[in-house]
Amino acid sequence: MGSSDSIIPEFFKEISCSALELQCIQSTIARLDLEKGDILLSEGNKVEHQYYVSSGCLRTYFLDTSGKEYTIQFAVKDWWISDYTAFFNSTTAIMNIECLRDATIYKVSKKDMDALFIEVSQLETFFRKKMEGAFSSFQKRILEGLSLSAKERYISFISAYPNIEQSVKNYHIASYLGITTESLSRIRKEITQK
Amino acid sequence: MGSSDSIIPEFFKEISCSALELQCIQSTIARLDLEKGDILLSEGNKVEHQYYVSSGCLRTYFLDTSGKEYTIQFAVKDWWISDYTAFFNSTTAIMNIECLRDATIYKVSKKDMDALFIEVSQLETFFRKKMEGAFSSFQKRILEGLSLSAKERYISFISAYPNIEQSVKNYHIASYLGITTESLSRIRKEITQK
DNA sequence: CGCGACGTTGATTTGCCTCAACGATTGTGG
DNA sequence: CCACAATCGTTGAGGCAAATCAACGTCGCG
Repeated sequence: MGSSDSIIPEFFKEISCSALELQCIQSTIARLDLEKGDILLSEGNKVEHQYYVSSGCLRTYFLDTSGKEYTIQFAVKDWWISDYTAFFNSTTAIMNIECLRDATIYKVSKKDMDALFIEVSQLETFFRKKMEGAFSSFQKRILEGLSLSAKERYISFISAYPNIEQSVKNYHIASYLGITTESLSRIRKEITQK
Repeated sequence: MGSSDSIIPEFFKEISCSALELQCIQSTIARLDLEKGDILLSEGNKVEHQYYVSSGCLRTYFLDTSGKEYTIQFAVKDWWISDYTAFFNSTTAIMNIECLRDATIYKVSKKDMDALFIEVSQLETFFRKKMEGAFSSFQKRILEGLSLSAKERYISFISAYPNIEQSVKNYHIASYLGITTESLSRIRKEITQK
């Protein structure tokens, strides 16, 4: 589909730069269309890209030796996703990324990104601010993990991701909250009964 | 003490910039000497600064309505500290910052910082990379909170902060790990008995 | 010394997990 | 389009890790 090279991902609407700069940025970005169930990244692979979600839903999760899953992040429209620990350090992934609902995403390599930051300084500012926002929400999640009960965390979760329950399974949510599917089921029951 | 204006905080050793740029940076930085027990920042205050720790030890903590404390971050030499959610959004603090061991720190305002980023682009890169590192360690902490038992989290903590137990109380550590002082006491006993 | 802050220990409770069985929903091939 | 299987969600019984509540050592400091 020739359409991909004429598309400018929505995230650039926030950056003001020249047509030349835009063209330069655009040449480093590739579109990907994913289907539910696709694995975008697997544990052990080199992590050279991060991904912008234009539509659909994905998640990053960690798989421990006993086979349990822990969801680190959900990504819906306008979020970025990767195994960031590996991405920043250019090492191999310890996380997996899975498509939960058919998605259109854009991938950008770290190498291209670093080069672009030098040429287009607004881009570095843009990503620094994105980073700051993500940092804040991680901090909030740590605090909630320390201070709230499972039920309170669930309530906080559904208000932070209002429509996500249409895209993800309950056991995805449970693995994000750090509880079992059985506990989540009981919490949901308790809430709807009131 | 006139020494403060001739001191260049250690963190600048990593940034290569001209003498003029250095002078420009330096003029925006103020040194503070804190004593154990000092409160650097209180809930409700405007957060206009972040702080570089040159020596000593501080912590950021949240106080809930029932009076319980949750430690979000410890900061020792070469760490940055603030209520970052409030700092990034230029709002009022929900956290408190307390000096746990006599400290020398350097404060930088957000306004000065943003201005400097435009003039000295290496500085923005430097802070973006710092941010990335902090982001990774927050992610690690979230994962550990989801996947590890209290005992395992404690073991991970003391290996990540090897000498911090000299500077902080056990109940600070407990409030960082999300457990009670009693539980921490029992865990410590269990470990030393082996 | 004596007081207050900190840490430890014990008894009991509780929130969530584990294990097991059973509905409900989704997807697939005949 | 239905039949059936697989996946997912719910419910119950029992167990365990960590919390709570209470009491008692211990240390540092005015």
